[in-house]
Amino acid sequence: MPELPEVETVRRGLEPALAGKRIVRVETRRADLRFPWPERFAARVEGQRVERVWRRAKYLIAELASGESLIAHLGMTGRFTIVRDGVEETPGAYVYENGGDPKHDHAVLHVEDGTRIVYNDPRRFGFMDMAERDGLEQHKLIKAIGVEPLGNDWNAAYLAMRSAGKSVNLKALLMDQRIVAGLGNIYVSEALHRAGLSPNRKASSLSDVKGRPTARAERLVPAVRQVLEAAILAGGSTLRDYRHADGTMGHFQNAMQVYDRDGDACLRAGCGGVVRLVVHAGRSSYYCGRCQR
DNA sequence: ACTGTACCCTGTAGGC
DNA sequence: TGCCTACAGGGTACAG
Repeated sequence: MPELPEVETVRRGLEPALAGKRIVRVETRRADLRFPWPERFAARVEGQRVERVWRRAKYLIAELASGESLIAHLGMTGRFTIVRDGVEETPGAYVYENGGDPKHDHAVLHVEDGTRIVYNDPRRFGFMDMAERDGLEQHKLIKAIGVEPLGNDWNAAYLAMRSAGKSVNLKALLMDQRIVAGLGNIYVSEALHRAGLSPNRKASSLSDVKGRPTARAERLVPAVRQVLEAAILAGGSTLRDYRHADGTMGHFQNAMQVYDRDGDACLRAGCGGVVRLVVHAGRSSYYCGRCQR
């Protein structure tokens, strides 16, 4: 579910609910998510004040006063929801006015002001870990991740350097978190459409024989940034499970140009092409065969 | 080193 | 209605 715009939107929702506040109690309602909970998880979080909530790639990171950080990945269906209502019928199981989904409420962070941060994840591809803040960039989950696409390190020279000589296609290149952080299946398709590049094109065509960026690389870099910025402004894309931390939906799905539109007309002005579906590595890619080359 | 596939898990949509 | 299959926004472990 969540790619960079969704995770960033969740972060922006969680920050005011957590920053400067103390987590007084941690409940875990099963033994694991994708991985077991961090060792002594509750003891390391309970009583800690949250100093800030930030994001690296698709990871949410809450810095605690202890010097440790709580790292969370939402996988495909993970949700953090700020809950102020609800009745606790049995320990850790809440019934909400809207019905809720207690079956998949796997962890609850109780904040000192009485709010609860509920982690819900039906497929349990998400996970959490704890790490020392000072060594975070060397943490096993973080250290190999590529540049943030909204920062200055994401530029045509970098893209040319990292794609030179690679035979993988552009879909796989942009999906690779070691190259650029935070893109997933939706936004790769959207960025390639915006750049006018086929997902089937070889990554090596982003640089010339001297390793300098081609015009394609110069188009792709801002296309990625613009798609992500527009999606953040829209609060992400809600196709199925994804919600903001306050439970509301994103609406970038209404602005998508190609994703899940196979067989429909290309929306680029004057193009007249038809959106196609191709499967790369078991994941669907959508592109216009006319304006993406 | 690189590349592609299978798999983790649950829910849901669509075909029959 | 029910059963079955395929697929879903992610990442990793392997095989070749």
